[in-house]
Amino acid sequence: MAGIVGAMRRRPSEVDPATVDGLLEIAAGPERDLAFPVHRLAAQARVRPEELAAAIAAGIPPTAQFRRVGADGAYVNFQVDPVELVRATLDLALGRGERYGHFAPTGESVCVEHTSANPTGPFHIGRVRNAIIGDSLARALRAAGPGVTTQYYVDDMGRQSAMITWLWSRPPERWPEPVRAAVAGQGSADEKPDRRRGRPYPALSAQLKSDPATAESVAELVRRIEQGDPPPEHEAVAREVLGGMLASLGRLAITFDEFVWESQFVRDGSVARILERLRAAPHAAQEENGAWSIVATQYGLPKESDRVVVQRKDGTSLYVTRDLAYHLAKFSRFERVIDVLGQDHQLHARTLEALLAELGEPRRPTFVLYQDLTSPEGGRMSTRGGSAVWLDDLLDEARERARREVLQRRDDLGPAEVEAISEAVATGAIRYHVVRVAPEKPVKFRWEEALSFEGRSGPFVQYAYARASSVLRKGDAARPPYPFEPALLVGGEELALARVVSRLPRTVAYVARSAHVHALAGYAHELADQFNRFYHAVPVLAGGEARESRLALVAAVRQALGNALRLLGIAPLESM
RNA sequence: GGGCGCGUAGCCUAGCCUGGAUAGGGCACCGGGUUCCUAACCCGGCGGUCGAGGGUUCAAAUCCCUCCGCGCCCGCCA
Repeated sequence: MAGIVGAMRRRPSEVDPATVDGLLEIAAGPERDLAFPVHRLAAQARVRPEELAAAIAAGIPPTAQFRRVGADGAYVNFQVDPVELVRATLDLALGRGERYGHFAPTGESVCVEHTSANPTGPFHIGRVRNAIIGDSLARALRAAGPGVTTQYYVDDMGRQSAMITWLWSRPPERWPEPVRAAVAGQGSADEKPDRRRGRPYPALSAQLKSDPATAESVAELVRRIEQGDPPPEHEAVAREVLGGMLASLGRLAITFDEFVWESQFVRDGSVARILERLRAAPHAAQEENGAWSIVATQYGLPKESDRVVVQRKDGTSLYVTRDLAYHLAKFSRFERVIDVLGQDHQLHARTLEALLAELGEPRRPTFVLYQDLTSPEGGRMSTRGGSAVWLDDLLDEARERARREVLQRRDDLGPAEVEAISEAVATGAIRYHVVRVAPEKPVKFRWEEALSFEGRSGPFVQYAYARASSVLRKGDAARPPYPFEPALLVGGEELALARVVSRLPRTVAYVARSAHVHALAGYAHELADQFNRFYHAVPVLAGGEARESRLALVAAVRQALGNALRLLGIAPLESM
């Protein structure tokens, strides 16, 4: 690369080297690895682009690294020596093994907050996008070098958590009749706690609209909780429900390093200290009734939202104030803070930024905003509207469909193997389906699409991995360190495959930089796709003198596929 | 009304940050492929005013402006 830039710099000597660097592009194509469009230089030099391209190409001799340098229309194309490309790629992929595509630790500390769903019932798929994007991003960041800590922010301060506590701090006989009726005869003794505890929640939510007495009772409980005097059931029930939700997420291989309870910032006095600082802040203003707010127009907030109330008239804190305390705590421990948020929190994110500025904190979180899943009819996936789909139910349905697929093509597996493969295929399909789309794109949830096992899907990638594994198993002499002769691997399908393998590190770096985790899903599909083409076109085990070298290529592909799948939180399968 | 996001074939989607060579994939549909390493696969075909209009540029899906459509948000809720 450096040699090329040097050569380009020498050619039209009056050209600014930075211009050359900026124009040189990585161009995928069978005959080119780097391309240089000469249009701009041609315009400056007032010559025809084709002539200039030919002149430049003629002036650059092939080197050891770049076998071919040629003019193609208005482009100068460079092709990396295929033998060198194959040698370097396989050396790296096989040598680094599970660390292929991973970078050395940078020492940077990053906090990724994601999911943070309120523990008021089972985890529903309206929130699953947050969890999958957040978990995949954390994995990619870790691979790129920073030290990553994932955090789940647990809301135990608001009305929603108070409602669950209200229900379970009294016997069901004392629930309003409609709430009791709504759950009567449902559930079983052995069901998950999130489902059991969460069942009356929608009914209570509806009841509060028409039942002032119950509403006041819940409001009273909210005040008790805010004053630091919650009933004993408060934390216990929240933990129970949260445990059930985490079990669901665990099926998707989603776990968290730390759980941060919102109430801790009230208890430890940090909210009080921050309120003190806010009241003394440059744009603080006290309302007539005693509440405090910050006038935040100069921070670019929409005019209607420029007065950010940070303290109620009764002196208590608000969600945004506690979140501010949380973020200041994060910044005291981590150099970078990333929040995965639904885009309905966009204004909240801007408000948080304004308050951080108001308190003189120079750093800002990086917000990864995603569009919430919508129901097929077009509305939001909501618990109350009855359009909610529990994550467990989605995963169970996916597993059943996967099981049918497995049984249809395999009769040599025991029940445990069928079960394991079905679960891995099901969760792989769901994770891939969610992560493959750019977060900002709106997505309608459709069962048939979410459960697809073909084409651009998780199982497609898993299948390619299983095939590669199978070939390696059958090439019984094949085992590390996989000796190979790169000159035997420069056929069209083989070279194309090596090229894709070589792109994994670049892709990981891009994902960590841009937070575009869907690029990793795209990469995994491309690699599986190219492997399938190779697989059909090129015999490996019957490869004659190329057999050992091809096995090495397959081993490198398997490594890259496996690493990419693990970064996506999808289980690589030796067999399926 | 204001703010943010999205708009690419019947459906879904990549590319947009950092403008360049015939806009990549997938589903569906049509036609092929299994005495051979797993057919959850492969090969071929069909299908595109990149929402509309204007601007910048040698060059626009990509940058700028206007408009249209869809979603979300605009609480002393979280």
